[in-house]
Amino acid sequence: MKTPVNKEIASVLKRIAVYKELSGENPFKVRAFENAARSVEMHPEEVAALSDKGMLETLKGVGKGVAEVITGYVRSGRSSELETLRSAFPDTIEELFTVPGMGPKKVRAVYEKLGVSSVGELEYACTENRLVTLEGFGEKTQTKLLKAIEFIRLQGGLHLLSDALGTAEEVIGTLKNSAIRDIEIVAAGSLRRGKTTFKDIDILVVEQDGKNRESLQKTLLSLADENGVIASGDTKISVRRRGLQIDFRIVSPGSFPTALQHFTGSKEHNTILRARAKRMGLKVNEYGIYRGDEPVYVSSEEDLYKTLGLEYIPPELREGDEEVRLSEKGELPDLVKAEDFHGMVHVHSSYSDGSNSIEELARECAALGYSYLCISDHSRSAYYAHGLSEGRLGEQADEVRRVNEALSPFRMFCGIESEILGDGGLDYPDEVLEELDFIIGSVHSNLAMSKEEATERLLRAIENPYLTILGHMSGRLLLSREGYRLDEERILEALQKNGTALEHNCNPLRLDPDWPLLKRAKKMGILVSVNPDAHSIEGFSDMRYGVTMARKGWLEKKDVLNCMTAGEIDEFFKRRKKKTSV
DNA sequence: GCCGTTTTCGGCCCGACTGTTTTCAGTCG
Repeated sequence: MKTPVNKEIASVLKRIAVYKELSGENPFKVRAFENAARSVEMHPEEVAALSDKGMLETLKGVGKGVAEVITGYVRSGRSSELETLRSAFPDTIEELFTVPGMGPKKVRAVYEKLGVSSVGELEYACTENRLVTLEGFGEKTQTKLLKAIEFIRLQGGLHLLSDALGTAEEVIGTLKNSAIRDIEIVAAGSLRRGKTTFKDIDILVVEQDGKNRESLQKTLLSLADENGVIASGDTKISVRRRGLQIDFRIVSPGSFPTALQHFTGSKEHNTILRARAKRMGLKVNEYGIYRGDEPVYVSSEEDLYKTLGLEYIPPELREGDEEVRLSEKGELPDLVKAEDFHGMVHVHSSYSDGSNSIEELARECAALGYSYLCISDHSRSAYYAHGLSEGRLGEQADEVRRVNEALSPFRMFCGIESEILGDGGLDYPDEVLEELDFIIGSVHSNLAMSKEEATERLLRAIENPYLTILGHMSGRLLLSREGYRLDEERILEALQKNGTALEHNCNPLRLDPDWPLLKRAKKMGILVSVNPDAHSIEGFSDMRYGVTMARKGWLEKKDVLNCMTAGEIDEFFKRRKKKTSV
């Protein structure tokens, strides 16, 4: 039997919570399962292993009851608890929860009263006008559900960081250029926390006074697609724009710090903070902090955290994991910043499948303020990408030397993105690899592998002394392709042992590996190289996603390979090469 | 079901909006 990954165990717990809620179970028990699911999902190591060691209850939110469920599932691949709960309902009932507006009470009502147990049936019941007769439902609910079903049919519901950021910036730009004066507009929510995929975006509008409220509301509503107004209240307006839901909140300057904190979330982070405030005799909500009825003044988000006895917690860390506990002790990392990066690593030129020449890339990179560029075109087996033959590799090296002389002190390093072949070998003989400054090894073909095969393949590549950086480790494409399964622990141990760096590929379609793995790598002292995998000078701007993900993975300047200066990384490459010649 | 700087029982974050109600339940974040 395959050992289940954390996501899978978390999904079982989440579904138990859903069915318990459907069955009318005590809401706090429901939440206990939700919390446990969250905790399992966030846990950096394999929870299945904890289960084998009988150490599940060391996880926050996991007690005797949940531990039993997990153990049962890890042993047998099934959960009798879940199966018992599910047996009272048809299999398809879970999909009803994907319709916005359908919660446990409504799902239960349509199922019990109308026999509706799938999205299709719900749609049909709506068009047949059958929902209006149900208690608690009415004309408007029915229309709204139909619209919501149409919406989820049109698009899967999730969006990439790059899309979400693009839409947010466009909306913020539009509002700033609008006739409305005296407003401040800031993105909050998961966008500010730097998640990888998005259901919606949250935007805070700070209003100096209420004078322009009406025209402000009108402007916000005008951003909606046709039929795209979801909610329109005094201080909260939700619209759909280009398939993305945007939630606007209007707040006064006085409550800005608490509102920003509140709407940045996460829900779990806020719950921990609120509970802490309560213990301190304080109450926190989006409008302010209160001791009894007395407001406690806070000037900024920093001040808010200080009032709660905490060091400022950067938004990227606010996932309700261990950040509050560490903040209390003053042990949060000093997160890496965009200006800490000195070099651009993993860039393709027109020698393989890039669209710019070596010199164009170098000049642009220098203009952006970087002091070096590590070029790495595709290797010879990558026919589809015009991978470089040994001869072409030599030509490229000559050109790099010429550009280096012309642009000094800007530095270019000459490397390759070598295919990791099916057997884990690299793509050129050692004497060719020997000539290069660095080698990134990546898997692009034969992706259908078992966990064992994929792990062995990568391990063999990591053991190769010429490998400098392991490229896009999981092979995932966000929203379209799951990565191959790997024994992550063994891969990390091999990287650590060999002093090989781990790439975080910050192409917005990849963001690979995911940030929790970066956090694990950091703890093991593995260097992370934040790479745009750029195929043109436009691709350089993807570094912004990389900076966010590095921060989300708790990385500091010292943890990042391309935060080294040109001299330092030159030394690093040379040191590694020396190792190969011994 | 979980948890503990008011602890082994009695709580469990808090508020906006909507729609169906006629004072509030359900959903959402």
